[in-house]
Amino acid sequence: MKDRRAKIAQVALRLFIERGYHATSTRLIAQEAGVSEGLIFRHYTNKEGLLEELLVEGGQQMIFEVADFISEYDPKIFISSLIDFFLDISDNLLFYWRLKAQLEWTKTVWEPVEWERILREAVERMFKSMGYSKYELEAGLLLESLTGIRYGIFRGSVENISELKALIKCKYKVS
Amino acid sequence: MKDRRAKIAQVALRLFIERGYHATSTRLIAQEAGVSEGLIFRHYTNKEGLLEELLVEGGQQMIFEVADFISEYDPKIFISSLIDFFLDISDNLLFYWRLKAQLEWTKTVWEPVEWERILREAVERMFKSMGYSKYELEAGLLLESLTGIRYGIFRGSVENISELKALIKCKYKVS
DNA sequence: AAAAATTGTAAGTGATTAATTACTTTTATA
DNA sequence: TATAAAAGTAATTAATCACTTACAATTTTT
Repeated sequence: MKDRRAKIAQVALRLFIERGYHATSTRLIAQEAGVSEGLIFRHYTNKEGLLEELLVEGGQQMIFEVADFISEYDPKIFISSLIDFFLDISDNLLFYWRLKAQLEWTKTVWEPVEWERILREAVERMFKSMGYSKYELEAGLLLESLTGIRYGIFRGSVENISELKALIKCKYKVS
Repeated sequence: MKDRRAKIAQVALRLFIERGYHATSTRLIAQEAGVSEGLIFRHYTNKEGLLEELLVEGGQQMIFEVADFISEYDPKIFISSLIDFFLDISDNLLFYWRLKAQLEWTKTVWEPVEWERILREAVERMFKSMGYSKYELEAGLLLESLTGIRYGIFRGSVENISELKALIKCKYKVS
């Protein structure tokens, strides 16, 4: 069976999100994946290496998704797509979003990953082209706000997502 | 020495934030606090009890701080104070904010604590008094957005806080 | 089909974990 | 001041941790 490596990664990702990275033992991962604990260390150098690969893999998928709409030249469609991207959370990205959110709080220095840099630059460019003088500030405000709302969705404190999306789009006059 | 209990709590709070709850051992807490490991379990039933007390204590301080400005009846001053409360992070509340943020990601069900409920109701009331038809939605948007920006400040991805604050206040026409 | 490489496991490893024990010292009370 | 309660410690506990070893089964390559 070749897909056992993928199974380990899949189960680990789920458990890291459900219980947290440090609270998830390699023993439990093996049990839930239906493999021996040793196999984890055959495929990954260590537990941290497993985490690292999950982050890299998710990050690459993120670049792919982001590239899909940042080439849009119409500011209205761009901003609208951006809001959809942040608040319509697809199943395949949900786990990456959550894992990343979880790991953010113990880091001493934070460095944006590639998709975050690409996205921020694109949003800044868009606000600039829309004639905003403080386009960097506007981009930061929108991105951090959307992140906050996404966290709210994860948490369960945001109920009416579609209505909220409509409200934001209305404020930015993009729909 | 009576203040050893407080010392344990203080050190634990710092370490939980720096390293995460699960990655912080009671052994390390004792070392850094300069006490024996056993003393932690004299004062607290277990490690989780220590965490719980930190959350309760911080939550009570939060109620105190929130009560300070939600009695404000002028909507402009209220919203302005709210933005300051979320984005001017005082040293004594910083650790509680961060601890709460960190613990939010592994919970299966999220329930707002008292100060969160009090605050949300007050913000909703304020938007209602300002004539907003969708006042609940507006309150949610503002609160989740401010939370997102605060997380950005923790993370280090927000630089010009005062400028950002001014921009938000401008958008809500409160300064 | 033989050889080599990969994938898999069971049974460990020492280190570390949260928590307890048995005991001493300090503080408060009667 | 005698006594009880609280605060403190060093040493230890069983359990769990991430990870390794020695070996077997399977797949790939030649």
